[in-house]
Amino acid sequence: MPDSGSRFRLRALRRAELPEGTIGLARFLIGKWVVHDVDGIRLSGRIVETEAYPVGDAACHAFRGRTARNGSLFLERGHAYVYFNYGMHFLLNVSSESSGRGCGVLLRALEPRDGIAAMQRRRGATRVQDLARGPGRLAQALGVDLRHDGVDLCAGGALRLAVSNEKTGRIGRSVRIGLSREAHRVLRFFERGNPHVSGPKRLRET
DNA sequence: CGGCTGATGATCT
DNA sequence: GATCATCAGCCGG
Repeated sequence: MPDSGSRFRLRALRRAELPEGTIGLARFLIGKWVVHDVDGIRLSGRIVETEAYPVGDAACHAFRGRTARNGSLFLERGHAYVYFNYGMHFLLNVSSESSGRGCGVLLRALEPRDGIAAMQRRRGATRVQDLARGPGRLAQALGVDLRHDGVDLCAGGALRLAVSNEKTGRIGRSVRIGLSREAHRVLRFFERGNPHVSGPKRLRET
């Protein structure tokens, strides 16, 4: 498996390393990696933007209880919750608390690392800066879809979370993007100054 | 850069 | 029938 990211001493994240609260996990995941080995190619990137959807948040898909769609949010932290949004995009989340508590962290943007040419083929020729800038683009670049809903991201499978020895930049926070409910809550996290972060400029500075 | 619009389909009321 | 954790394209400043 190609592994240009190995120059950063990448290793898989264990579940025990993940903070147990949703908001803490959203912050923790900034600077960590998502890796997807698919069709003999490694696709990966550093997470540079997340949003927390904690228990009791009216914007969280699990707010009204468990349904066929949102079941993965109720898995122990570190599992993928993937859903289909606006009739055309898949969005990748990480379940964030103990089994039975429905909540998660949306992965909103990556700084692409391994498999950039392959990700560009999946997305259509796009500048690297826009390859995984936004949650729909992120899933498309990584080849993530409903087949990955419920996958354990800490189990060493093809799709997984990882950490490198790089330093993470200063972390900013803001309100979340694209919501009508609970729109005022400051639950979005991002690496400040990173050009791969999505959203309007005013939400990339604080 | 910011702002707007249409595309497109699952989910829930 | 309304809503929706989006995106690409287009327009104006």
